Amino acid sequence: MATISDVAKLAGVSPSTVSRTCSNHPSISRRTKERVRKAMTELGYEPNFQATSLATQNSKTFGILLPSSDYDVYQKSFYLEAIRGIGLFCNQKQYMNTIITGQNDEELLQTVQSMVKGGRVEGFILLYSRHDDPVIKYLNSEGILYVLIGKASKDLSDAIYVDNDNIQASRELTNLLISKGHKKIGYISSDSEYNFSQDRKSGYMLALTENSIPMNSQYIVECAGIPDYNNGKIKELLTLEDRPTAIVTSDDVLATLLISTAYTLGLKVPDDLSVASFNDSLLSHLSHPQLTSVDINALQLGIEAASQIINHIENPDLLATKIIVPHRIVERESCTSLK
Amino acid sequence: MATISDVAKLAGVSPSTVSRTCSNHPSISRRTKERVRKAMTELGYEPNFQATSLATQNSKTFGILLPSSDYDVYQKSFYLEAIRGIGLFCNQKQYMNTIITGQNDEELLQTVQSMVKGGRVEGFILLYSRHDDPVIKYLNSEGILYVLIGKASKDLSDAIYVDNDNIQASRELTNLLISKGHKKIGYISSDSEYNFSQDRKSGYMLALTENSIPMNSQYIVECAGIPDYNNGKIKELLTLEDRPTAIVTSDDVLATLLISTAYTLGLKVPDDLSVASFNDSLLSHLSHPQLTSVDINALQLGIEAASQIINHIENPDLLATKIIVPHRIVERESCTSLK
DNA sequence: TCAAGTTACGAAAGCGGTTGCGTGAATTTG
DNA sequence: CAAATTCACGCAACCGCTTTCGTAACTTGA
Repeated sequence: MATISDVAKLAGVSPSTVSRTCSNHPSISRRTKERVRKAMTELGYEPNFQATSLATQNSKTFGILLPSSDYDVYQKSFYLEAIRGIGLFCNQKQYMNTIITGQNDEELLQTVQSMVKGGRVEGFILLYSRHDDPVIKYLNSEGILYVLIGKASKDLSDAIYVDNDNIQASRELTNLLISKGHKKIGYISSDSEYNFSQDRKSGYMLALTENSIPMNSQYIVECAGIPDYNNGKIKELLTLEDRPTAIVTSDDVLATLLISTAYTLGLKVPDDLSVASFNDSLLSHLSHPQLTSVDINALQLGIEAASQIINHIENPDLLATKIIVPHRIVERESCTSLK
Repeated sequence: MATISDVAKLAGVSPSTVSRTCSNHPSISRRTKERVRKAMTELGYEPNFQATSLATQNSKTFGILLPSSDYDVYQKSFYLEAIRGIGLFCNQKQYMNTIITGQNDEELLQTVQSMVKGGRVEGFILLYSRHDDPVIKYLNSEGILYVLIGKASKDLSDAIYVDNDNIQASRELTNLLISKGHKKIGYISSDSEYNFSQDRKSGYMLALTENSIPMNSQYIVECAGIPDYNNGKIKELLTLEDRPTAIVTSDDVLATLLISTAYTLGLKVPDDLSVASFNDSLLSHLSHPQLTSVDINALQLGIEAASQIINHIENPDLLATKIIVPHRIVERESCTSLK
């Protein structure tokens, strides 16, 4: 592998000049720069990453925190898309990233601490945000840079995050159902520990209120843990005396589950029940009927997160920004007008 | 952040001694080591990663190649699990990894080349293996270390890879159906460009042959691209005069699709049609009925791949090994005995 | 024409580690 | 007990790049 002095020798200049040519320093003459550049391409020179990092005290690297264990298995495709987005942006900006995960919170925290102390990373992107997370607590206490994908909880109001406007999205989705004549609308969510789940519920409630539709607490169901089509709560909801004619779910997985359950009970979707959901994952295409779902642009969330963290690495005193990535309702077959 | 000389000063020794203590060099006395270790923990010292990399000429980093664009969207959960496994092992071994992806092959290759020349990585894990891949071609021509997840194609017989024994798995799965009395068994696969898809087909055929069941070419269907439950080929298969009573599919996505299609045609699973599939993804739990599927241990595939590459980074003249990760058939509701 | 000011570049000191070599002290050997 | 080893550690060069500072050479103005 060619080094800077190889290039320098070939071009008949000093290493400093080569270095300055790379960063396009003004005090190198046009003609010299050209000579140096020619030598660089001739040797296929690329600056050594470690050496540069060491000299500039910037590792140009950040960690990507994947939730410990499979604490929410059914967000996988979301995670992968986000990771892909992060990778895309990184590669483009010549930054490095590294996946960090662990069997449990303890292990995760250990790794994070070691990475920070070893100067391996400049910051972190967290693919999740949770109440009372030990890692976040540590990062805050040490003043280490991080950006969240998904809104920070209230206690982290000054964190950098990128997210969708989940309240608005859910409101629009619910309004879509209302516009189709539905009034008895239910809401099914996964763990409400997640902020997005909370927000989507808020949006749902907001839409009802705006349209003067009274809230029915029996219509709101929360399914914790890994779902299963034998889920009792969903069955209860569907066998209610005055069951809903439409349901908003917090993600495609639940929607799929809901549809299965409905079939089991002899209800047809969308004829007897309209279903609207979030994430626009592969499931939206696969389920039968295909789901009306909100595309949350996971790839873009990843790209923006990477962009933010790189920005903040290079400009440490930038203010904490909040980025909202647009969503898009994709109408398919699972919602129909009330007859 | 504490440096090696801070530690040296505090312990009253030279930096060399601290360094040797870290690597547990024999020529440092027990007592001195203890003094140094005490100083290290006192200062919370962790060796600077860049400096170490530069000095040892080992970046302890490798790239993870994600297929360009979403060229097979419906393997997402597999990819994420594998990535998680890689991350897990890396963190444990104090290695770094970096996600590499791109909009197209060209871009991907560019990034790979730049990483190699900049000494950013020591090698790569490829999350896919494909015929005639430009990246693999480059890696081979330059003699750069890489390990494949998924079997190498024949032309790469000396590559390092980790994979399942897909032939055997498919054979077992098919035999399961045969043992339940089925003789008219079909096979549906995604793109046969993938090696795993080929192997699963081979296993299926092998099982038939072994049981002297004649092959029926009408029973073998290949669905390229992103599937959709309106898929004509699947419908054709199911409306055949002498339609199969059981079908093996190359993944859960296709199985789900198959079930939807079957319902559309008035066929009940498993009563009228048994379905067996691969990957044991979330879909296996979500579909109705739940799928009998082969768990391919994606996490373990990732762990082994990471283990292999780290091994080869540290022992460059190790021979190319092939690791087979065990599979496990998970029986659920989608397969039943032929009445 | 000469002092002052630019311009264009090189020398060298880091960045934070690792490691070959040298050496005084402690230990063993004859 | 002197000589020969062995032990335990420090010195300093090096990994490849960045950047401050210094300085020739060249330009400018009076």
